[in-house]
Amino acid sequence: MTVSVTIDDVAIKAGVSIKTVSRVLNREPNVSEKTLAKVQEAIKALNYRPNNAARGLAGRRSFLVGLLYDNASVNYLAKLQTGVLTLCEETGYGLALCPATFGDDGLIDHVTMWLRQTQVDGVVITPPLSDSKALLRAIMSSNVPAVIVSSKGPGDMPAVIIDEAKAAWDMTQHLIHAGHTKIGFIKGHPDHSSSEERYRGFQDCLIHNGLEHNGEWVKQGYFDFESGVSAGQELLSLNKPPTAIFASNDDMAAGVLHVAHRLNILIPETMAVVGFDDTSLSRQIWPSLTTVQQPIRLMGTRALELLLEIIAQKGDVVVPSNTVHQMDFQLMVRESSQCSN
Amino acid sequence: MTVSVTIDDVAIKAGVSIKTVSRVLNREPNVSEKTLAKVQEAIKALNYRPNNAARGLAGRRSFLVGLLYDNASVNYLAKLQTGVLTLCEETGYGLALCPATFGDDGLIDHVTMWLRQTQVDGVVITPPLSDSKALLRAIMSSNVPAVIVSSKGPGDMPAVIIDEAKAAWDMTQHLIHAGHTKIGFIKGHPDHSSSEERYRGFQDCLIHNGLEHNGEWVKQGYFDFESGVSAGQELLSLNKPPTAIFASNDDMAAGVLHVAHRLNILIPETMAVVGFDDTSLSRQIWPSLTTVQQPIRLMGTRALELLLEIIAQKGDVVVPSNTVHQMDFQLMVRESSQCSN
DNA sequence: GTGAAAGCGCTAACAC
DNA sequence: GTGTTAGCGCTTTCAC
Repeated sequence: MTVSVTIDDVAIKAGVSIKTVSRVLNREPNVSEKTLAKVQEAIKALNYRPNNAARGLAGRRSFLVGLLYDNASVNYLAKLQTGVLTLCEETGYGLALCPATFGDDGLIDHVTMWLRQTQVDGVVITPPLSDSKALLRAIMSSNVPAVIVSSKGPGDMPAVIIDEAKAAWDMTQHLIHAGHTKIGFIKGHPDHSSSEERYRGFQDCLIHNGLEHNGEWVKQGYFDFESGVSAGQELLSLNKPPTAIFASNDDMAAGVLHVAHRLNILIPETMAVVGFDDTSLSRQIWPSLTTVQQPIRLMGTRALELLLEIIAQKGDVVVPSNTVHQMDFQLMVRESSQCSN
Repeated sequence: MTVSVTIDDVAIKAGVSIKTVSRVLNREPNVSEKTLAKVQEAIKALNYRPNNAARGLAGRRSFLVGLLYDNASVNYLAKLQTGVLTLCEETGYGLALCPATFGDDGLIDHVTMWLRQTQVDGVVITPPLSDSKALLRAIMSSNVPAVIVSSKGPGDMPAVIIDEAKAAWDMTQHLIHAGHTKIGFIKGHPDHSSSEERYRGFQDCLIHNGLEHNGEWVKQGYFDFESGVSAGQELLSLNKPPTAIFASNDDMAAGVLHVAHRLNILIPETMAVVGFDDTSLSRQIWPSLTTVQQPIRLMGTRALELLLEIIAQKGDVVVPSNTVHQMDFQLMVRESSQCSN
């Protein structure tokens, strides 16, 4: 690396002390308009970038935020990561990735070590990791600020979510409007709290509409394609199969479509299939899938925004951190649920 | 952050100077077996982790490697990223992500600024960014070690690749073995060097087998689903359509399947369709897709391995850097190309 | 083979 | 409002 511009160079050029430059860098108060301008000019003229290592060492912070995730859904994660990175770039924070495995025995040790190793200033936690109370407790007691995405957690950390139950309700209502009365449901992974939420919304809507709630039509899935195939097979081989299937995510819905094709069942003419997540898959399979769109990218950005606020406050006042930020979802109606009348 | 163990604590515990601890940390020579053991013991006993910020500041390195990418293919990137992270974890390096846009005017400035800002010790460059000679030149002149993945680049940087032409050849041969003589081809994005490579392999194989090379059967695509749909539509509406279509990647192959379904063309009975990449999509669409599997994860790990070697050598000897590391691919034969006899 | 001293580039605490 | 002085926890240089 070439010898680079330091804070001293800027201070000399601007005719002030390095402390004043530091104040400008950190947007601290107590800098007059005039000196502020002088310093900013010098920074620009020299094309100065502060050295993060030095800043971190002196200020005991790393300018790094972490993203904790379980490699479950690639599409979900890619969008979230993009959203987080957008703000990272603006704020000059770096993003440190921490892949982990939900069921793992060593999960907590792994994450704790990682927190110490990377010295991140805060973390964004994604499901299903956010559903491990033990993990959340460990993170809280390690005193690292954290924000949860797509899950409410135990309620003592800020979270960015959509109303999953409401989304599932709306989707169910969509199917009922289309004339369906016999609706099957494939649940998500039991470890994810959103699985319950989605199921609850579905159930409540059935009850609200006075529809039969047939236990045979509800199958356990695990959010992956294969479990969608299995559940689909079971549902389609029933004596009295449903005329519509609501899978708790797109991957499982794709599994149902796969089975339907193999059995020569026409979608949507003979049976409607809908999913949840609006992954790219939902547009690329045939027929294209009716699904629920979450603003995942935005949720990532919003989560980091909250996290940075907490980090900034840290040390100052008490942090009011158990707030839940709810974002809007959108029903994407496509071919797989077109009205069959 | 709680007050943590420093190198001084370790030195005291082990009864040596901090310099000796430092030597152990950096695997420097000139440490006797005995002191080495003592120090390692102290490190373990105190559960000591060196502070990266301090290491970076003193040693003018960041312990960060960068991943430059264009957000094109999510599946590809996720695998590569995982592969890179695997080694990151082992070596204690952090991964810094740099999303960029290939066609962008500001690309070079963006990346150059990012390199200065993050102060990464090296970068892994993925396609299509690796196909921009101007960008590679800028990176080289900024003196940051770099390794290219999935593209040979201009030849003056080390690269990790598969033999794409050979893979395309093998795939074409597979179709010919299955009895096809009229084979359509959908090219990849013209900016990606692998597009040419794959096309070349296809062409060469046709010639080798003395088959007709019909220009009508070759369409330009852009590696995305939509371009696969367009190209598929054109190919299927020809008076004399091909009996097999080789799409340069899975997303485009999915587009062809989509069109075929809409036109009630049976796959593979009436027409075979094959792709390239072995994305999860290839297993989830119907029928499942014959495709080429690259060891993307491994390629990521290997790329970082090479990069770290260069970083370690840096400053020492001259770096022999224009080496090409070729990995194995694998033909994944699935339903979409099953022999129709 | 090992250690002492200096300093990497910045921020914290305090003085003015 | 602004500057001065100490470090942050390491690696470097050079002495032994």
